[in-house]
Amino acid sequence: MKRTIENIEYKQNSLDLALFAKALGHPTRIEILKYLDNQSCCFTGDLVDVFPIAQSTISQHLKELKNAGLIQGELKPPKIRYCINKENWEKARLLFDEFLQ
Amino acid sequence: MKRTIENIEYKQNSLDLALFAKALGHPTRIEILKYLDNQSCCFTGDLVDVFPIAQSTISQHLKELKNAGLIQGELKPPKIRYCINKENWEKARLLFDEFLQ
DNA sequence: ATTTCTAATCGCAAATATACGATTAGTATT
DNA sequence: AATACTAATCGTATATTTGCGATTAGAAAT
Repeated sequence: MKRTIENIEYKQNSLDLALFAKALGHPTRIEILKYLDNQSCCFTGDLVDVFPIAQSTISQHLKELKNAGLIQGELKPPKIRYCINKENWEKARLLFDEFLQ
Repeated sequence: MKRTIENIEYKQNSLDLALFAKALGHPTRIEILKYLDNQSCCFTGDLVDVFPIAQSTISQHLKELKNAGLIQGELKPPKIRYCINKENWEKARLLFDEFLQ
């Protein structure tokens, strides 16, 4: 049998943990989350003011954090307010905590 | 002034955390670390037996984990014994713990 | 309906990551 | 010196990520 990645079956915990870790694997996203945590919530525009990065790039990072479930967006027209997703944050905390002992 | 990534200055903690997180951002590497932790140490060959992945690919993952400082290799000719780098592991634990509260 | 504003998405280019097989390097042992 | 064994590295192909500017979408307010 050919030795190929297609045969791997990962444990669900490993997949979840890797997904969270991947989302945390960029310094900009770490600092976005730190900022978010400090302010409890914020708008995309706030981040554009704080970070010397293009608006589209920030939007992309937010999308990744959202996809990983670490943040959530709430419509506050004409803006969107982003907050930390506490439920998944807690899930991540538990996973990392258990993994790192 | 042009809004470009070159102007970003990251906090050292964010860089460290992102580096660890990036290394953890792949399920194979998570499971390698889990295995390593269970056995306390292991050889590359053990992993090749356990995971249905090419030897070169495993070696690559080990290299990344080593670069991130999460593991360390010890010459045990003709093999190399890999162990978790407890010092950096602890550092990562503290960083994640503080970050995730 | 039109305007205004914010944030997402598109399109592109460049850099990284992931996987593989093949080869090389390094270290005993013979 | 030659052999045997393990693990790293090379070379390559493909996929994903990261960044940007430009455009589009969505929701209020006029």
